[in-house]
Amino acid sequence: MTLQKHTINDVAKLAGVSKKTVSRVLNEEANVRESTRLVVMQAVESLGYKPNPQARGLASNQSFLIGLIYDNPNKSYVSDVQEGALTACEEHGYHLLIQPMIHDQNDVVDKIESLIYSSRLDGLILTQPFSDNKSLNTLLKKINLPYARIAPTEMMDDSLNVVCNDVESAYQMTRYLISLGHIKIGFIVGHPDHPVSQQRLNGYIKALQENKIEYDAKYVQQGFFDFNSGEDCARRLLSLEERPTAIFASNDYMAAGVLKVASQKQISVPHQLSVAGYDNAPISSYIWPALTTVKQPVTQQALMATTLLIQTIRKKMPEETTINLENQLIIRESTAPF
Amino acid sequence: MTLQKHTINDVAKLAGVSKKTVSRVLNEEANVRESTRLVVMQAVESLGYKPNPQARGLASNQSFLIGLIYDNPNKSYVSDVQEGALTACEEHGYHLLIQPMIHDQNDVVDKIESLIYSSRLDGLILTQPFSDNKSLNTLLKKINLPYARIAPTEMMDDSLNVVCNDVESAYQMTRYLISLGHIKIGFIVGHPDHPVSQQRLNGYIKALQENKIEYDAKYVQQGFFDFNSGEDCARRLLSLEERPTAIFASNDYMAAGVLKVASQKQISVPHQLSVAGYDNAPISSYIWPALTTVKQPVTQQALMATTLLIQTIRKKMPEETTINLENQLIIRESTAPF
DNA sequence: CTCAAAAATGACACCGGTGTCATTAAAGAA
DNA sequence: TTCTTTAATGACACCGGTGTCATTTTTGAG
Repeated sequence: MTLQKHTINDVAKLAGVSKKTVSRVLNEEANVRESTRLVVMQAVESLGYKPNPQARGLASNQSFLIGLIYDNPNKSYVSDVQEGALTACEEHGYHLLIQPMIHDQNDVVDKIESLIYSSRLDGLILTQPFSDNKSLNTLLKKINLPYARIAPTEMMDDSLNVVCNDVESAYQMTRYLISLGHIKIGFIVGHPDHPVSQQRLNGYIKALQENKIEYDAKYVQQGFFDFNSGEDCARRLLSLEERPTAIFASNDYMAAGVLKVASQKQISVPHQLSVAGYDNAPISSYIWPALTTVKQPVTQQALMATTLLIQTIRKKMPEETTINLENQLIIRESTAPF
Repeated sequence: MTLQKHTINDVAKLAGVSKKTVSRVLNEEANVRESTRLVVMQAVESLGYKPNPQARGLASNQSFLIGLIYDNPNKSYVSDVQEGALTACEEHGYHLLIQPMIHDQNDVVDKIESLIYSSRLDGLILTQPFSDNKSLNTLLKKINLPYARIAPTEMMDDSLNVVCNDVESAYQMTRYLISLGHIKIGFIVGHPDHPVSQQRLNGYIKALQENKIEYDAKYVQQGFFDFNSGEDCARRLLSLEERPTAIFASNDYMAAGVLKVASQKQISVPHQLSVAGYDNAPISSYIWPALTTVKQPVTQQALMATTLLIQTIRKKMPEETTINLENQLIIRESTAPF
């Protein structure tokens, strides 16, 4: 039984060096002779020694804790972000503290500040809509806490960002629908509090303009990223006299709502109506017909963001402070030529 | 700016007491005069003092960290568990360390042990299939680490459990289908590594027996809790000469697969085929027709488990060590009389 | 071979709390 | 009132590492 009763002193004694030297080896500090490094490592190994993170933290004024802030009803998105962040944390010996929040609660910033202090976080990862939260950004800068933002829309050059070009992807999806022969293309906007909603809309508009299709407000409905709002919007769109031949929803849940309404109205997808979503959520392949959608490398984004953050915490300034990862169009069965 | 430059000494000085007394107040220890308690609290308040968790942990040999172990492809389940556990942790000043694992990797137990020591966890929450992992349970007992198990099937009386009677719920669902007039009822078993799979199957069998319906092996297919396996099983079931008039899948993903196959085969649900799922996953209401399913109070279960665990850690032994929460049948549009 | 510069190591205080035990103040019994 | 018991508080070592700086060892130039 290798019970963890061992302290750094035990290791030092066994290796025949001072505990400070053991500390040096474990923290990969410079100026340690290779031979002593080996002796120490062996002692560590044979005792099964694990440093006490509390003691380490206290002495070095760190917590090795990184906070992940989110407010997203899309559980699969959250799960993917967690996965990426966890992977990066594990690799560098950090731990992840997940912190769901309500973004439109009026004291969010205070709550986050309180969390930072009470847990002594070393850094923070922000997802939308927090990435674009002005007062939060201001606070973090003021207290000088390193942080990384995922999918921010407003840039700030001295901060760490992992961006994904939603305008571009929405543009490409719309262009794809146009290339299939669609002209009357409905669009369901995402939640107004989420900056990406505007971006996706912009991509849609850009594609229309480029193809000389007039923007028609009645084809654009305001949704809220959830299934029900998708249904509502679809009902409105599909009751129009000149109903659209394609509907592009700003996420997959809403697109699923469209499919349901189409089915109820006996409108066959994709023959009479093409439907496209966004996010490549699990549901997109679990419904029938499977959804054409946009896949974001969410896990990879979170991984990069966390890695950047940890590098910064360790004062090894990363070369790039802004990383751009490409999205991918996934064509499935819900879209067809008109 | 209430920067956290304050230590317990500052508070003690301001309140005119020793730091030990401040510590007593903050930890709600007995034998503190009410008047001094107030003075101290006020000093804490006015300085915006937050105790340093690292120092606290080092001195008291605690981490205030609870680990949550899971391996579940069902992201919404994981998310619900996290939510419940987080709520309980927050309430009691603990933090949650999430730890996804691969349950059939051969060194899981070692990995978990390593996690426990390197993070100095105060306790562990186990979900399936870890709740029933024999060697893990043995390890935890040996090293005397408090832990709580969610949905265990094998009982161990000196451990903390939050059980949910899957046999009962599967029984009720099957009985419900029988009450609708179905006799040829297909069943899709869950992943063989998950103990609940057997339980749900047992519930199905129990209902058949009780209603004098002969168990027919060809109506029972082995799935793996994922969408694709649901499709596969459905294809097999629906190609039988005497095809079932109802299919009960052990979770909603597989049930969704059944719906897809039914749609492909032009079998109308629920008129020609009733379909039931299990879990009340988000997908169950996002597909058409919406799934009849079993709702487990997952968030509540995790909350209770975590609360029990924290009470135990704090040596306030909970009165009940095993909690039983009722499931709920949710009837939607995918089931109808035959 | 000598000596200055650089590299490797060690001694020790310190991080900010809590545990233990001694001490003092309040309460109750005689 | 005095003495005993109990409640309230404080002094101080200690938890297990790291930072700083002093000391020793090694390296390399002259």
